[in-house]
Amino acid sequence: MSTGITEREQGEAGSPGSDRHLRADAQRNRARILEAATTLMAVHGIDVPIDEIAQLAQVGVGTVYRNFPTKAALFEGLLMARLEPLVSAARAAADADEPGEAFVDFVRNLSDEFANFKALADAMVDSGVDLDAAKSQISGELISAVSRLLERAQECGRIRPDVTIGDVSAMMAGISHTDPILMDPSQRKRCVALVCDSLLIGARSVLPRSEILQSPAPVRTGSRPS
Amino acid sequence: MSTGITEREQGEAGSPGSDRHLRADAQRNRARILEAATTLMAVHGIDVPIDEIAQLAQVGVGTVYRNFPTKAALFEGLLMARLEPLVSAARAAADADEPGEAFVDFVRNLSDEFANFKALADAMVDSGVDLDAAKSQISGELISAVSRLLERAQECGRIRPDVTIGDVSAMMAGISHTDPILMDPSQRKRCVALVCDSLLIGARSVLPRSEILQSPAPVRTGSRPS
DNA sequence: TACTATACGGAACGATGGTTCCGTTTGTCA
DNA sequence: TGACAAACGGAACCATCGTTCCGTATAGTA
Repeated sequence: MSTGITEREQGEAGSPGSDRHLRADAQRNRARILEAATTLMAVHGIDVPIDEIAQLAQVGVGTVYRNFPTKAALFEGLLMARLEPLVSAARAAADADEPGEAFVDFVRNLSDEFANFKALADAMVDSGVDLDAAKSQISGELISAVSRLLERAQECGRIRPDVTIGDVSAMMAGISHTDPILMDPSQRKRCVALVCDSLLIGARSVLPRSEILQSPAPVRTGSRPS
Repeated sequence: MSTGITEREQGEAGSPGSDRHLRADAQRNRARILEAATTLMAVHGIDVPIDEIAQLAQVGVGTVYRNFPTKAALFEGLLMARLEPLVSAARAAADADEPGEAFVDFVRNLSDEFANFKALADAMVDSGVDLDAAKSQISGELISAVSRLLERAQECGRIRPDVTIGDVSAMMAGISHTDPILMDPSQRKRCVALVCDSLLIGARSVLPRSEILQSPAPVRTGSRPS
């Protein structure tokens, strides 16, 4: 469901003459805003009020909007910065000697990234922000890099041939976007291991027995302490 | 992240003298509200404005609130009605002759239910409503029924012994709550099949080959037509 | 130190959505 | 049919949140 965020021209605040001189205090503030936004969006995803970001950065809302024309622009900036290393990693993995292992490792890292930066997971579902061309491009790059990785892993016989990139995307999105209380870190690792088991040919349990056999995580049944 | 919904006393509107006489028009309206809410929450989950429910029911908002003290109460009423048959189904499955097959069937049905009634899937993640004791009780019943089903299926050697109810809950929540565009019906079925493969001992591909081998679903890369 | 372009803060605005309130309508019963 | 409790509708209220605006403060420069 769409929130009230409207789309507009994107990109870093106007940027007239891209290397225009920023006053020292302005540079400091911009850095603080980015830091605060990273901290908060990592935990709360896109659902973080601009006011809170401004407060943590010890800055007024106006200053945030002077640096980023909309909340979506700020969100996207952080998102792309997080996405780029993943694309590189996927490309490197596709060129690895053992694409099967590289694939499993990549999936694990991807899951960790999603968990460590919730906004990334939010971006994979309808989070209410209209993500624009830039985002969709880099995200397309990630998909195609992972596709190649998947193909190579399938070619060398480590991954089921009937598995598609759609399967991988959907399952990663699912695992990554689940309530972090139902899906605590160890639970998430178990699920990633199970998913990998379902994709791999042959060997079951990519996780060590000690971890896959650990005592079950407490099960949340719905209500939560407010 | 919590929306503006506050918690209060729950249960159907005051209900002073639980079988109190309802005027004919009131009964009609209540039925229409439930029908409208079911229709809308099935598609949009909890993120449906009360005004829209009232409008579809051809009733004023006041009438909605006379029947259900809060939006959460209305949500819960519908949720519980959906959950009860699932609990029964899980219990029946646990007593089936072949718990392994019964388990897989149950998981498939559960996934369908989640997909057909989005509010159910919303309930499995932090949807912003404080779900109270009643909800948490019935949901606990579901968990324990599925636990027994899982145990039986494990006892008869069809399901991996190291799989826990936490794994099953988390994976179902993940699959069910993913963006319905990334996770369209056929994609969802594929994922359920993969998950089942990862849980089962022996046989791979609980889906017929024709279905698991169908052409890959189009991959969504992020942005969406507004 | 004085001047000014740049940047700042945060009050105010507008949209959304849950909830309440109260004047009006209507089903029910005598 | 008349009277009244029950129920109705929807305007209004309040809180949240994205965004804008403008009077004020200050970094940089002469």
